[in-house]
Amino acid sequence: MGGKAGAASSFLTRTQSQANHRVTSVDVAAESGVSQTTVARVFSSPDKVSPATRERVRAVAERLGYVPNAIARSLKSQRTNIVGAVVPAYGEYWQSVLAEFSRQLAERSYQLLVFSFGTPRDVDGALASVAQYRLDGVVLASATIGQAQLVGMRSSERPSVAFNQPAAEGVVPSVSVDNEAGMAELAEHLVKLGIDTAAYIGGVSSASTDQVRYRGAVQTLAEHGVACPYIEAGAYTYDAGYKAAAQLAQRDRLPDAVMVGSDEVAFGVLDGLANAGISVPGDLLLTGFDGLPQASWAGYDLTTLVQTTDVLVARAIDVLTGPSADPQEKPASIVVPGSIRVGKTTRKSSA
Amino acid sequence: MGGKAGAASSFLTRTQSQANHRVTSVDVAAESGVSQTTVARVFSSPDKVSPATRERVRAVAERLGYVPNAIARSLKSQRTNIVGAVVPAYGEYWQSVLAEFSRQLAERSYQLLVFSFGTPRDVDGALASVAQYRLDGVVLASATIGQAQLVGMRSSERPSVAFNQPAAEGVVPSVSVDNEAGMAELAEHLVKLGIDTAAYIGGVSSASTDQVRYRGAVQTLAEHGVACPYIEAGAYTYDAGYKAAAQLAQRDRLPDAVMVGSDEVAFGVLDGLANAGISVPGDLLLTGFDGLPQASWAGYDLTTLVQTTDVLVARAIDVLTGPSADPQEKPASIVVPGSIRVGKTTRKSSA
DNA sequence: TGACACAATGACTACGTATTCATAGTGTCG
DNA sequence: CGACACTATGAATACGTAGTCATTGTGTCA
Repeated sequence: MGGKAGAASSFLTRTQSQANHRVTSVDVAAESGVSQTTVARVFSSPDKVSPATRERVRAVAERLGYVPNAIARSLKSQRTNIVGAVVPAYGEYWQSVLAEFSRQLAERSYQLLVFSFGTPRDVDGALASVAQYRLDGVVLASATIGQAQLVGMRSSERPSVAFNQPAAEGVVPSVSVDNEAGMAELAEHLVKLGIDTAAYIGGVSSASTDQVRYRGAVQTLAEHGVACPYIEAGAYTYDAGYKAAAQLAQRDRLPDAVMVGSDEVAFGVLDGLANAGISVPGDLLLTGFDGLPQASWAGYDLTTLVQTTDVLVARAIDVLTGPSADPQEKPASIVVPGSIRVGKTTRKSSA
Repeated sequence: MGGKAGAASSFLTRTQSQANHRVTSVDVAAESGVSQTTVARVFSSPDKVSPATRERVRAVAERLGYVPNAIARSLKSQRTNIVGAVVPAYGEYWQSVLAEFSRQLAERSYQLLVFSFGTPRDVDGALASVAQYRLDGVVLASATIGQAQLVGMRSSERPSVAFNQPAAEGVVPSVSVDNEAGMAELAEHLVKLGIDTAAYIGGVSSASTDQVRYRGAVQTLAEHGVACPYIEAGAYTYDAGYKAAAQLAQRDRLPDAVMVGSDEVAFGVLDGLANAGISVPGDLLLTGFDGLPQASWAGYDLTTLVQTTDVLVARAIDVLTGPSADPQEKPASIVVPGSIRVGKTTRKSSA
């Protein structure tokens, strides 16, 4: 006692300051007359410290305003308690996915570190950035992450999971909704309603989700003799949908049904059609995909395929936190079924 | 050469593995025949290293699959390059704010660490958690963070900013839209349309944003002799709005206008009214607040006060990254004006 | 009573980097 | 040519914690 640490801690005691300066476990140790090791134990494995010491150290820590430093802990323990997510910066769907991850991770006392990217070009930067933090897991959420980039992630030793990214299946552990079956189910639904012609409006044709969803639609419809040309909106946005609808409206002959690859685009299509004087479901039927909250709002009441996002996210977290699979083995591809929601956009006026 | 590090690095060389095991700057140093200091410089201040050495080290680093460890960097440099955000886990508005933060922070090469909480009770846990990471800044986003908790943040040495939280003004640096003036502007708009009676539907009456917004409405309306009782929806959700509308519809006499404290609730009110056979703007006028993207979607086309979220977020980031103010001084309270958006919900059928 | 299991604690070190401070080399100027 | 400024580099150390190992004390059992 009386050494350097002792002097510093007595100063802190005098001022009663909360965060006077960097208060470390060493300061607390000196002040409470125990070793730094014991202080560390009080906060990481309290049951290994006698109740008396534990309470005394806790009291001193509170008085000095000591807060354990997670950075140092992470460095030493090689665990960050943080999961990273590489996601597009725009889009209702991704926002809702992010929110769900944030909620579920918080429940398991993990934190979420967001690496968002504006354009597909920025993905590399985000991935480089993500590699620097030694995260406990990484979620790759976006259909625009390239194959090569995925391969790079596989070799990384930190667990990662591709979220709703069909192109990643077999390359990286992945969790997706059953895109193809879901769209097929919507197509069946339309066929039963007796459509003869259809069209599909996708967001970006190079996105793997788009391709798989379109396949689900076109195959099922073909089985019933219904053609279904592909129209590219150009982006996964309301505006893109609105414009696509305007173009569609100028055609000589409207299809009986329009299947849209995502809800957000579908909302735009719906409003764009209305603006062009085309009534849904009167003049044509419309379906979406994703099951955004707004789809069930009475104003839109869209027929769509509802992704059980909570389940998808839970599975993804399982993959990240579960035992890391044998690196030799083929990575797991988990596919979760969606459920169809029938709204007024495919309900003939009679109903 | 030939030492322990040398042996390890030659092993790595042989296998050409990307992430064989923890490759550190020491390994790279040994392999390229320079000191660890130089390797560190190559990645943090490249201009202090001669071009020849720089390239050689870079080449070796790439071959060994070296990636700088951000955790260690943070520990040493006392900077994390991460901004934390304490936000509610639910709500369209907060999701959009979070997305905007994520975008703008990414532009400045910061990362966003999300601490979301489900109920106000969980705020303490989130704040405790946030304190452990020595973040470069913290955004406190939610009207339900208590005064005591805010005071605790002020004493912390890390810069923090309260986002859209009138109760925090003067206690913690804060950035808000001009809630009162915005709602007043909406009220003026309604008065000009000639309303005689009104009602206000808030989310949660204890939220400071709600109180300030209501004040803006009630004062302005009172000046023109229009009464405006407060109705509490109970939550900032679509469903809460829908139910509030149902109750409102059962009244003997409807008000000429309903002002809603947030867009998400307003959408619910709109649909709830429609469901009860009340037409907007035919039977009554309706306004929202926030300016969510959906407000400008043709399906709703809501009159609302648009928060310039991008500006608000930019100001908040300025506060965090700017020079830390004198702790003695009163913390800055930045107020950003919003702009009114007139939609069909206050447009008399003639227009 | 001695041997032994076990609980409580402390000294020491490693995690991987950035930041001093010191040193060797290189060119410039009077 | 000696003094000086400047660049390029390295040795040593600190950031704050957790894990390993060793040490002490206490109770139990033969």
